[in-house]
Amino acid sequence: MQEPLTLEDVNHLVKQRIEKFEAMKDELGVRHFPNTYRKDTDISAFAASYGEKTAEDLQEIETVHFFAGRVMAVRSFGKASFIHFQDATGRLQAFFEKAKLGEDSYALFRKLDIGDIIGLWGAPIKTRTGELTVYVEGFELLTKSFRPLPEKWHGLKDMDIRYRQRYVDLIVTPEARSTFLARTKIVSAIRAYMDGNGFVEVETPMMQTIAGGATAKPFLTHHNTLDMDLFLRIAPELYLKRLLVGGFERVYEINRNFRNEGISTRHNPEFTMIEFYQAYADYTDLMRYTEEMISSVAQQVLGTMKVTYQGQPIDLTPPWQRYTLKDATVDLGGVPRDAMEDREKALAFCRARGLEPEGNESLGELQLLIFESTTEDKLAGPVFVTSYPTEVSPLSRKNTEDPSIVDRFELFIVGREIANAFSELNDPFDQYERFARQIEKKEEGTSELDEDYIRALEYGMPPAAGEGIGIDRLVMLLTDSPSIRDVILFPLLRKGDLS
RNA sequence: GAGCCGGUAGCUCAGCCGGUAGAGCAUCGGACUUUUAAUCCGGUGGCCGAGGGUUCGAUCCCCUCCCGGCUCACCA
Repeated sequence: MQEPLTLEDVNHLVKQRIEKFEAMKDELGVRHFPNTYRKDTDISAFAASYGEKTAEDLQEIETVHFFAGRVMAVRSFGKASFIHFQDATGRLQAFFEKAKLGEDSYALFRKLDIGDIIGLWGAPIKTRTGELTVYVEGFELLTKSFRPLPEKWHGLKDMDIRYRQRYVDLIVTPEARSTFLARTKIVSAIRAYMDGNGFVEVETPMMQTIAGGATAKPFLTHHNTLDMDLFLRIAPELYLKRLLVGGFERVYEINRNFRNEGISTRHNPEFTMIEFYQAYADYTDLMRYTEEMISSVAQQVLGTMKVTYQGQPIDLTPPWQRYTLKDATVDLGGVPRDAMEDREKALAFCRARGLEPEGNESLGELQLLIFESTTEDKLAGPVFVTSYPTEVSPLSRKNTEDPSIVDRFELFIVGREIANAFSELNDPFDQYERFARQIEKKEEGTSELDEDYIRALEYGMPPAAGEGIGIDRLVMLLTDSPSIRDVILFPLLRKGDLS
């Protein structure tokens, strides 16, 4: 914990502001952290109303608007001053004039600091340079800011501070604000799209006794009263499919998953996925659905289906390319076809490439290994990769013609997996065997066999397809953000030192 | 978990072969009634990430640790 601010605070800039605030209260009768102030105009609305008007037009407008916001820049000339202040909707210039405000009020204004939150009111004018401005008739200090903001020109570059003190980042980095607003819009648009297609949003347990539905190490926690260990979920999948058994035909959940794995520019321990399940649909239906949804979300939020990610142009206009895993690996990854068809040759290929297989892998596992190491990053996409090996897809329905593969696809864009979907395995006996095999192989993250899920399947789950889309990664793509930490407001970091 | 890079004033950054700390912005004082990174003059401000070592002397060299970034591994 940090010490509360005191006059002894080592930072002289903070000390100065505290003293200034005390003086304002004592000498200038400033209210102490007032609660009530009624603003009636957002900056964006003000700009929309008057932005196009000429200086002459505005001279005739005497309507007084009440604003509130944070002081971001001050340019002072003795008896008159300009500031910029910002609210949630934008940034606006205000003109403070001694002749207009009077001696006392102007003296108070001169004591304001960058970062202070003020209420101010006045009528619109345009300055000589044509900038829409409030001609201030009065103002009030609403909240004193005791800590100095980063400088106006270079802004905040230190990633550590940007992530740890996101509030500062949001104040001074317009791109951060717009990225997080875009994230909100993207999630809203997805939700609207799902709702519009008859999907029902549900919430399933975050705390689970068996962490199933994916292969990843879970976080462990404990309930005291029940004296029971619990896992934070790694996926909602098995619960959502229980709902299909229960009679919901289209369900989705947008929420957090927790995976106790490494951290990188593409991985945060808690991340957001949408998972959705549709009865009486198969994975090919979901390919069409996915390309329609993502492209229309892009159109809605960005106004275009053509985006650029880190300099790389991507066209999200459907339909998207489709490739089997084997063909993609051969055609795009440049892997000889027999290395994808013969286990011994696959093993030899892996060893030759330094992939260090353990030697007991099945052909399917080797195929995935080869695909991931040679081909994934070449999938600029958007491209659907289908026909995954059965061994690496424990929850997917086997293909009817070829049981060595499953009816599954993953969506890749700029070499990254954005979505994973498949026709659901609803044969309880097959499912039991595949679970048992996973347990047998002691796959990491497989805690124990979820017998209740098998029991649910025994009641009968309708034929269905389901999909998970990584929201954070989708937002990265659509906001051109290089790191997942740029699209998560408060990414997980080590406990930092406040100094 | 491994490798590489980084941490110097509130912020953004310099700091040479080891000689005891600098700039811009912010801040404080002064001038200034239409500025746009306002301008001009003068100041304040530093546990040089932490600890240890080498040295007459360490921001600088060595070791350990902490925090961050990137790449890789695990994963999505």
